[in-house]
Order: sequence, then structure tokens, then C-alpha cells
Amino acid sequence: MNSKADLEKEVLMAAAEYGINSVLFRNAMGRKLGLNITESECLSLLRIKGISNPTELARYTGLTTGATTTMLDRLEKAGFITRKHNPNDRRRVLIEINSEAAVTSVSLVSGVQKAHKELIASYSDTELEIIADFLTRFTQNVKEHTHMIEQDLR
Amino acid sequence: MNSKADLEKEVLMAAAEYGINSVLFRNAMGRKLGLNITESECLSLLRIKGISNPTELARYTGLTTGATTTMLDRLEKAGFITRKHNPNDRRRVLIEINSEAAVTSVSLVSGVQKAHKELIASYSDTELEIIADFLTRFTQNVKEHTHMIEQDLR
DNA sequence: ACTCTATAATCAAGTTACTTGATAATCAAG
DNA sequence: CTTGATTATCAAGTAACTTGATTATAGAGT
Repeated sequence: MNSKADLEKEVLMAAAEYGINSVLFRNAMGRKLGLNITESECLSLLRIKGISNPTELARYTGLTTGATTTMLDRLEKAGFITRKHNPNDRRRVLIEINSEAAVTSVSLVSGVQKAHKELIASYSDTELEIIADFLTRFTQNVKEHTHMIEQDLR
Repeated sequence: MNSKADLEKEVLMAAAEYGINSVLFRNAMGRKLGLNITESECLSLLRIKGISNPTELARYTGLTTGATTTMLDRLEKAGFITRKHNPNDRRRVLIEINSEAAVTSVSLVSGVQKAHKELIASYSDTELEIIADFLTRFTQNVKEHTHMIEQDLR
């Protein structure tokens, strides 16, 4: 018999657990590919977004832009990414994840992605709507508070 | 009008978005507290678990145990954590997050925690059960595949 | 068209944090 | 009570990061 309060706690804990295990997964994969933590984080973002740029990656990894440049040098040399010119703004650089690298790392990711897809497919439309709504709102909270902290930093 | 396939994709994307924004939040908070990335990650785990040990923190941060020792030295010196002896095993050390440090960092976290709790409270029991179930199973996928990758590393 | 300011990425020098391998202490099994 | 495994630490060498300057480009205002 679960009270509402118990359920609420359970959801909060489950969300935290997910965060913890995402980090552990990223670490395991990074170690497998011979990458350090920041390189792993960088590729994590690129695997989701496909394409990015040094500024965004600096923000995501928490590095300075200087450190990001040398990190991207390493990833480029190792064949994980490619730098391309941004045709709309010649100051900017586009960072693409290489398809071969994507294949290697995605082959590690594909297993869990497949499992996720199967899990999701097992829910009804109504349930999926509830889940999507929750995740979106939950993420929105995180976004807003990140913004507040960053504002406060200036 | 959303097809089931669209909904499934939406959930998958929303989960990824949550992961991305958790990282950005952690970075913002770390910068606010004058911590580097690994120190921030360490405190993130301690804020959830309250108490841990060097081995677990090494795994979580992706550091070697050597690097973990010096990182904990820094966090201890800065007053964020305390080392205590494990009474059950004298080789082991317990790492506790300091209440003052918890207060400082929790005051940053408390805002988003409060928002999360309010959000969660706005759902019905039935909805919360669906959400908790989904998050737990989703996390289980991640755990299993982390384990597979780690097995494969030996 | 032409400054001026802002932004993007890079680079070079100095600093910090990490890895590796060794060591000490303790535990648990035989 | 010996042996092998585990936990944390330490010391030396290496790798990655920060800071501040530099180059190139963009966009706004005159």
C-alpha cells in the first residue's frame, strides 16, 4: 500500500537514480574507447545532437574555450570528430561526429538504445503522453534553475 | 495529432534532453562553488547518497583511486566533506558531505528540488505509478548495459 | 563605407589535476 | 598464521586545464 507521499518520493529517487546511472554508463563507455571524462561527455552530446560547435561543447563539458580547442584537437586526431567551416559565420566552426566513430561508439550505445525503444513501445499512448509530459516539465525546471544560477554568476 | 511512433520518439528525446540539462546544471553549480568538473560530480553523488566511500566515488567520477584521494583531500580542505573511519572495516573510509557545505550547495539545489516536488505533487497516484515504473525500468536498462560494457573490459 | 564593440576559435605559458606503479594496512579464506 | 585480495594513500611523471593575448569575423551605429 503506497501513500501518495511514498509515490512522490519514489519518483524523485528514480529520477536521481537515472542520473547516477547515466554517468556510470558514460564512464564505462569512455573507458572502453580510451577517452577521458571530458572527451566522453563531448561525444555523449554529439551522439545526441549529431552536430555542434566549440562554444556549445565548452558549456556542456564545463571547460574553457581554450581547453575545448585542445580537446577537439585530440578527438579530431583520433578520428572521432571533424571540424567544418560554418558557411553562415566564418568565425564559427561546426563539429560533426564521424560516422565511423559513431558506428564504433553507437554499437556500444545501440544495445541500450534498443532496450529503451522496446521498453517505450510497451506503453500505451496515454501512458507515453504522461511520461513525455513529466520528463519535459522536469527538464524545464532544471533549465530554469540553471539559468538562474548562471545569471547570478555575472 | 500524434502517432504512437511520434510519442515514442518524444519520450526518447525528452529523456536525452533531461540528461543534457542535468549536466549543464551541475556545471553551473560547480562554477558557482569554485569546483572543477570532477569535484562537482563527486558532490552531486554525495548530495543524493549523503554518505559514500572513495572506491564508489572513483567509479562515479571515472577517476583512478589515486586521483580520488587527492580530490577528496581538496574537498576536505575546502570544508565540503569529512573523512570518517568505517567501524566495520578499518581499511575503508566513509565520506560524508558536510552539513554547512550541504547548506550552501543545497540552497542552490533546493530551488530546483522544490520545483520538482511541486511538479510531482501535481500528478495523480495512477500517473505517478506509471512515471515511477518507467523511470525504474529505463534506469535498469542503463545499469544492465553498463555492466555488460564493464564485463567486456576485463 | 567605416569605426567600434562583441563574439568565435585558437595559441602560448604557467598551473593544476591526473595516471601509473609502489606501499601500508587490513581483511577473509584456507 | 600464512597467503592473496582489497582499500586507501603516496610519489614521480604526464596529461589536461586555466588564463590572458591574438586573429578573424560579424553586426551595430555613425
